[in-house]
Amino acid sequence: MTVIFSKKCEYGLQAVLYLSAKGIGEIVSADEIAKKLNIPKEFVSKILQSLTESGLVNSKKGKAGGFSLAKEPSKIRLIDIVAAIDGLGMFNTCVLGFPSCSPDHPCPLHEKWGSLRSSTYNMLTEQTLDELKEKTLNKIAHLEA
Amino acid sequence: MTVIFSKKCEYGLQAVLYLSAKGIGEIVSADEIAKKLNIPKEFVSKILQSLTESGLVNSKKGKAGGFSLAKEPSKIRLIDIVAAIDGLGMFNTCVLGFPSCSPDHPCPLHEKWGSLRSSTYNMLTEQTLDELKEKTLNKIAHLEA
DNA sequence: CTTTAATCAGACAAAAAAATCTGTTTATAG
DNA sequence: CTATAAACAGATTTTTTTGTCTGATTAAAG
Ligand code: SF4
Ligand code: SF4
Repeated sequence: MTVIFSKKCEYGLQAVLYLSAKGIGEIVSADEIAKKLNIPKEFVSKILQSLTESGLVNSKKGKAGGFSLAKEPSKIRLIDIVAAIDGLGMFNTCVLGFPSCSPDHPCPLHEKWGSLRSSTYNMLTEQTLDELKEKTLNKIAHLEA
Repeated sequence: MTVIFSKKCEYGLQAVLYLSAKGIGEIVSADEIAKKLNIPKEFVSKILQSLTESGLVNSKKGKAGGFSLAKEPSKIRLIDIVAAIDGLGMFNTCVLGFPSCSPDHPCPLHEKWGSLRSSTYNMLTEQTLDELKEKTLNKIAHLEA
C-alpha cells in the first residue's frame, strides 16, 4: 500500500512541526526528535541534514548542537517541506499512471481527481507552521501516553 | 516520491478500465492489455490474476482465453479495485505517519486533511466503471499517438 | 491427437525505499 | 587541553516494490 507521502517526507514533516512547536530560536538535537517521535535517529538526522541544505532548517554542530528552523514558522509552508523531500511530481503526474496528460485527451479521472488534487495542493500551500503549533503540541504531548 | 496508488494499483485500474471499455462480455488477453497500455505483460497478468481471486474479473484459460469483467460495469466501483490491490489502509492511517489517531489527540492536519481524504474516498466510491467508459475510450485511442 | 496460445503457480532478479553503521569533524563544557 | 556530544559524510544493509523467468495446466483449432 502507498500513501501520499514517502516515509522520509512524513518524518520530515513531523520533525519540522516538532521544531516549530519548540519555538523559533530553540535548538533541538536529532536524538531528542527521534526519541520523542519514535523515528529512527540516523534516519531523521539524514532528513534534517537535507532540509538544512534546502535552507528550511539551520544546524549547529558540536556539543549542544542540533537543529532549528531557518525562518519564522509563519514563513514556512507545508508544501515547502514536501517539495524539498518528495518533490512536486505527485501534483503533475497521472493518478492512474498514464504516461502523458494532454488536456485534449485526459485520463478518465481527470475531472474528479484533478480538483481534489488542486485542493490538496492549495491546502499544503496555505498551511504554515505557525498555524499548526497548538495542535502539534497537543499531539506530541500525547504521543506515548 | 510516492503517489496515492502503488504501481500495481495504477496498472490494475488501467486494465480494468480497459476491460470495461471493451464491453462486458469481451474476453481480452493479458498480452493485448499489456501492449495497448504499455505495461509489462507478466506484471499485468499477475495483477489480473489477483483481481480474479477477488471476484472482480473472470478468467478463461487456454487458447482464445483471457480476462473479462465479472460484473456489470455499473456494479464495479473504483474503490473495489483499490481495496483489492492496495487495501483501504490509506484512508484510515495518518498522512503524517503518526502511529495512532485518537479523536481527542488528532494530528495537526486532521481537520484539513481529513475532509480531503473523505472527498477522495467518496469519489472512488461513487465512480463506477460504466460512467468512465467514454473517457477511457478517448484516452486509450490516443495513447501512442 | 497435436499444435498452439492462453492462464496460472511460484521462484527469481532488479530497483527503489527505508534504515543502519562507521567514522570524521566540530564545538561546548569541564 | 581533554572529554563529550553533537552534526556530517558516505558506505552498507535490509526490506519492499517492481518486474522477469520457467514451467505446468488448460482449452481451442486444425
Ligand atoms: S488529467 Fe487524467 S491523465 Fe492527466 S493527470 Fe489528471 S488524472 Fe492523470
Ligand atoms: S487525524 Fe491526524 S493523525 Fe489522525 S489520520 Fe487524520 S491526519 Fe493523521
